[in-house]
Amino acid sequence: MPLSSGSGGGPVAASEPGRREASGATLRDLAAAAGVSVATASRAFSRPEKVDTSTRERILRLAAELKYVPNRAAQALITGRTMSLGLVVPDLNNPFYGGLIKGAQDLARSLGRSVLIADTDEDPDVELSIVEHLAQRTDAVVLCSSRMPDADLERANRLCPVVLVNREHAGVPAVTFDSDSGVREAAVHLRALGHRRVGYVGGPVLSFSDAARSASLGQVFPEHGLEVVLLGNHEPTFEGGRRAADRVLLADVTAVMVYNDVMAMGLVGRLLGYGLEIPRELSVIGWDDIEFSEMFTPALTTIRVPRAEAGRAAVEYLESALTGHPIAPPRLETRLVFRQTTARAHRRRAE
Amino acid sequence: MPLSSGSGGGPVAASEPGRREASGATLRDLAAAAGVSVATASRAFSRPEKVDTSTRERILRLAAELKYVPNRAAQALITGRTMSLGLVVPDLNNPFYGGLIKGAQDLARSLGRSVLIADTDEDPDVELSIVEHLAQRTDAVVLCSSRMPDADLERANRLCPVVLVNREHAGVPAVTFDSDSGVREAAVHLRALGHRRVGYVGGPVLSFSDAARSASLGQVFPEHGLEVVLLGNHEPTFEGGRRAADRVLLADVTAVMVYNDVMAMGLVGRLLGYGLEIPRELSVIGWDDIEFSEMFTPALTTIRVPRAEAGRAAVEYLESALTGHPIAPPRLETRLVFRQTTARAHRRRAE
DNA sequence: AACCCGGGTGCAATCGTTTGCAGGACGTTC
DNA sequence: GAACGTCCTGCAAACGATTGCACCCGGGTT
Repeated sequence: MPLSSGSGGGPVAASEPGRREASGATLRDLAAAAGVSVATASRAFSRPEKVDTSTRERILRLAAELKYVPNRAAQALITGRTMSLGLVVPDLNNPFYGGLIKGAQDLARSLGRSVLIADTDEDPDVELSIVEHLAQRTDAVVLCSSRMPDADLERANRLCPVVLVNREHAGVPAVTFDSDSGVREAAVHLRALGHRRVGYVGGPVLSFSDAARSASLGQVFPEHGLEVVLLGNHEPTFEGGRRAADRVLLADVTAVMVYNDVMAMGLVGRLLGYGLEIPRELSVIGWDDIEFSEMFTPALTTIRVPRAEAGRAAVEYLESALTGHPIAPPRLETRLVFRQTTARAHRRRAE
Repeated sequence: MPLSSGSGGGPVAASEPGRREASGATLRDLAAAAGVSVATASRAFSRPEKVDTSTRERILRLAAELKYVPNRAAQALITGRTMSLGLVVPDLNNPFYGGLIKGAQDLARSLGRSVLIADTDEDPDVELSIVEHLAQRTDAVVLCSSRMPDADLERANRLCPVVLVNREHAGVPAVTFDSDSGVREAAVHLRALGHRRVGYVGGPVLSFSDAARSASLGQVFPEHGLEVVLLGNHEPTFEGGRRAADRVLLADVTAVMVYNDVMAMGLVGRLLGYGLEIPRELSVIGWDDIEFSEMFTPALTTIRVPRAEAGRAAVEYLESALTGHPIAPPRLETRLVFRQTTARAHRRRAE
């Protein structure tokens, strides 16, 4: 039975009756039980070296007995740190972010931090208000694939420590993906298979990733003797991929790179429906390597971007920044994952 | 420039220099600016009707001007409520939970609450410790597809208000899925297509869902003149589905129900590889209706379980419980979604 | 004219920690 | 033997809100 208030004589509030067992012993109870002051009890946890070994052990033992757990709100109030991090993603339904969150959450947990998630529903206009909300209850936030206008981004960055993932902006730390590494592997692969002209089925016009990916393609492919032909911008969805099918058919290419895996699946599905043979008549390379890419038939050749790794790196950076010794957030390599949608280049039978 | 401390004479701590703009004006600053006491300033927000209209308006205007935002930790400390909710899922990579979280998050946000996510990595043993962690920083938690032992569950339930999703236990409120409704539709569908014997490719032995689903099948199918033959328990993964393929081939059935969509895809993929024609030679019905089911080729006929709805319902219940007027958590209907893996029953060509 | 009622306001205690400062006990050093 | 560290410990002041209680002041009742 946890004491409600130690020894002192002050006016004691009647202890609430129906409370859950959670709100149990306080530091004061613990201190009283151990016969020390709250200060000492507190230090037994936060500055163990400053309290005598035997006293400390007694306190710790009693703490376990009384099931003492520190009150987070009180700690937060005085220290100004909540020990939680915010994480903003465009769409929780998108498996890409699931992996990212998982990575972030993993590391955060082992650092004693919790992660607050927020979903913007793909709406750039609510992002800032979400960050404002988060800034009140977390120490720092990671912004994934943010589409905030630059001005908002700067404002967010002033609100609380922030790290970007998959987006860049001068003056704001960012974990980024190095498209070039994966694209280079794709180039070698495609070239080895005899392809010369390859299409790019782009994503949303304003998307940072699309810009990065198409830029990388435009730069690296030619260096490998590959000509790239742009096949428009499309919605980054399954349906978007399907709708790109006709455009792809019309283009005189033997292979296509696609903005992301989901689109690639839509595209391949529709093309298969047309009676095209894939990969014999057309090689397709997706992007992201989401879980389902290998469950798809034919399994998707794709460029893997290490999302769990990115989540981890983001909180790692934040942690370092919070403790005053910021490390540089990494630029993560991407890699080609070879599966079943790429093969030797062939002329298509008919146009 | 926000005042650092109002008028009074007490010893004033030097204001920290390098703070972010976030930690701005306090209630005291606001009160001073408005020429009222902190009590009144506080009430202008929490009990607007108790303060004179003109005073209130002045305070609110000033609050906006000074960019006053209440300190969450201080509120939490005194009120005992954190205004956040915990949400525990087995695997963030599983798209099923993404949708669920999204639903929960949506509603929570509009109630002014944040959501803390935790991933158990499919490990039932860490669940309790995760709940303990969460109980310290949230007002209540929702447990999705929990595999905790009953004893742990009861302990969690004593720790803080809890609601289960997709799991039941006496005395613990739960949002559940009504398998029968979807299964009934499946029965009618299959029967109409001329099937008589249908297999069930089960999930993990200890899984609550598997128990519910197979029970539902065993009950409802016979009522519709359908014989169900159990085809073992399998890992709920793509690979698990693939491995079930031989067993399915051997069974003398014209249709199978599969524990979940991911497995169904594995199964179909492998069977297609064997040269089987689906759905002509075998009808397949999955479960969950995850996003990818319709992207799969052939698109999966499946039983949809409303996951966003479930997330929403869970936080709705929690909110009601927290305000002292608990509603009954709902049992949500499931529905058959017809796509391309079901067709009229045929004899298979060879055995 | 005395009384009551109630809306609007302020006082001050309180939530549970952390932490700067001061003090006591002891051992060292000159 | 006095002065001085070094350890350990306790006091008490924060942190920023909420809220029970008391108070003031005007208008309506009797």
